[in-house]
Amino acid sequence: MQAAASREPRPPSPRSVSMLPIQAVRSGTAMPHEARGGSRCSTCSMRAACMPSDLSASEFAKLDAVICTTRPIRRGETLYRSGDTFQSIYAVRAGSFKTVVMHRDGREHVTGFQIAGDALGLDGIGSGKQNCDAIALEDSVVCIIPFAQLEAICREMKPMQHHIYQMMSSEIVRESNQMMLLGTMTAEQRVATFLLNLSKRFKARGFSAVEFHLRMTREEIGCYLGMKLETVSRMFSKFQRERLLDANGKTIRIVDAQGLAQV
Amino acid sequence: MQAAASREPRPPSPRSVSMLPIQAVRSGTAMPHEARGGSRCSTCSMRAACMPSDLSASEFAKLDAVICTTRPIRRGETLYRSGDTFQSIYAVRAGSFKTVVMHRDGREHVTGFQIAGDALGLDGIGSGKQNCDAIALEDSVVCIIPFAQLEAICREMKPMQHHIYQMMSSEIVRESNQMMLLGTMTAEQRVATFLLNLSKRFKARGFSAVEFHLRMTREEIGCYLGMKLETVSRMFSKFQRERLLDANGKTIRIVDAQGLAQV
DNA sequence: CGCGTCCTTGAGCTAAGTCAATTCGAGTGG
DNA sequence: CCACTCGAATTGACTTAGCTCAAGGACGCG
Repeated sequence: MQAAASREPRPPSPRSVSMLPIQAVRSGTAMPHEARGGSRCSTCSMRAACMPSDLSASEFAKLDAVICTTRPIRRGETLYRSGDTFQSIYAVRAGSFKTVVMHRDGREHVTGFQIAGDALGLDGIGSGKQNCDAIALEDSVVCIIPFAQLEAICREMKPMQHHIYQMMSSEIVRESNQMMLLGTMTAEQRVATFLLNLSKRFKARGFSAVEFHLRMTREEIGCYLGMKLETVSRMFSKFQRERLLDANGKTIRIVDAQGLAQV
Repeated sequence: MQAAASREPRPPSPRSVSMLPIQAVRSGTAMPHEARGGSRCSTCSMRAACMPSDLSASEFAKLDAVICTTRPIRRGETLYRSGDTFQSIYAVRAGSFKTVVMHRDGREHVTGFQIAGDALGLDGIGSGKQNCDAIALEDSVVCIIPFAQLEAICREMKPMQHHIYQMMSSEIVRESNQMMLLGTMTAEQRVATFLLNLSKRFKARGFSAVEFHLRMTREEIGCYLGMKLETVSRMFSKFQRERLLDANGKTIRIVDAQGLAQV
C-alpha cells in the first residue's frame, strides 16, 4: 500500500537504444515489457493525436529517440494493473482498450475506452502507482513513453510541455463530462451520448462516423455508463424501433444522429 | 449571465507587488482569514498543499515573484465561468468553492467541492477556455497563478514541474473515483462516502475530522452525488437513526466512521 | 419579527434493476 | 463440414430504489 519513495529507476541511455533494432517479440508468450523497435513518431499515422503539430525536425528527432518501443497486447490481456509502479505513459497505436477501476469490495467500474491515438496511464503520475487496470479489447499495440524522459524533454521543448498539460487537462474535462452523464442523464440519454461520442472519435481518427464495430460487450458498456447490460440492450432495441439506429450485434450503424442527440 | 471574456486584469509587475502588502479589501466584507499582508507562498499556511516540499530558498523566491496576487470572492460569486478565456489556475487560500458544469439543455452537475489548499481551473488548459463555473460557497480568497508564467517556471524547476503533473494526475484519479461512485454505488453509499471523504480532507488541512460545517446545501450535495436533495436528506436522517452520524442542519458530527465506511 | 430559503418527512409513482428463459453466434473439435 | 459449446445478447415479468409532489417546520437574515 505504501508508495515507494523513488519511482523511476533511471532508464538506460535513450540514445544507445533508439538506434538499434530491438529483438523480435518472443513467440506465444505475453511477457510484460517485451518490446519491438522501429516505431518512429515522425512517421506514425496517429501522430496528430499524440503530438503537438508545431514541432521542428530536430525536435521530432529527440522524441523519436525516447519513444522508441512499442508493445503488442493480445485481446483480454492487461497493459498494466492497478498498483503497478508507474513508469511510463502509453499511446494506443492500434486496437483498443478499456480502463477499469476496482473498489476493494469487488465493485468494478469502466472509466474509459481508448482507441488508436488515445493516451493511457496519465492517472498514475500522481501517486506513482497505476490507479486502474488497462485491458485490451482486441489485439492491440501501444507506444511506450518513459515518463521521466518525457518530463526531461518537456523542460526543453515548450510545445511538448504544453501538449502534455493539454492532454491531461482534456482528460479532466472528459471525465467531468462523464460525471455529468452519470449524475444527470437517463439510461436512454447515456446510451445515445455514448454512441455519438464514439462516432465522433472514430470520425476524428479517419474511420466511418456512421458505421462501426463495437469492441466491447454490452456488459462493459453498461459498466461504463452506470447501468446493467440488459438496460443497454433494451436501449439499443428501442433506438432501433425508433429508426435512430441499426444495431446488429456489435455492428452499429447510426441512422439518425440528430435524433439520437435530442433523445 | 453572459460571461465576460477576461475577468483578471493583468496584475502589475509581480516583483513590485509581491513585496508590498496588498490593498485592504473593500469595506463591509468580512474576510474570513488572517492578515492580508503580502501573499507569499513561502509563508502561506496552505503551502504544503500547493507546493512541492523540496524547494530551495531561491526557488521559493521565484515562485513568490509569480504568484503575487490573491483575490477575494464573496459567497455566491463566481471566480470564473464556463467559456471564459483560460489564463490562470487558482489555489483556494481560504473558504470553499463548488465547480459546476452545465449542459446546453440546462442540466447542471456539480463536479467538485474545493476547500483551502485545493486547486481550481486545471480543466481550462486543454481548450484554452474554462470548462465549468467556479462559485464560492462562502466568502473566500484564492491565489492567482498565471499559467504561462507557471509553465516557464516548470521548465526550469524540476520539482515544480513534477508537482504540477502530480496535481493534474491526482485530479484525474479523483474524478475516476467519483465516476465509480456515480456509476456503481447506492444513494446510501454515496452519501457515506461523501462525508468520509470530506472528513479526511478537513483532517488533512488541520481541521476536525469528526465535526465540521457543510458549506453547501442539500441540493448541491445531491447534484454532486447524482441524486435529489430529498434523498440526501433521507440518508442523513437514516444515518442518524442508525447512530452513525449527528446531523444538525449543516453541522455534521461523525459518530461512527467505521460504520459509515461499511454501509 | 417576518419572509424566504433550506430542510425534513410522507405517499405514491416510475425508471431501471433482477431474475429467468430463449436465442444468437463465434470458436472448437470430431 | 457439421455438431456442440459457451459466452453474449435479447426479451419478458416482476421488484424496488430513488424520484416526484406536497405539506409543514426550522432557521437565519434584513
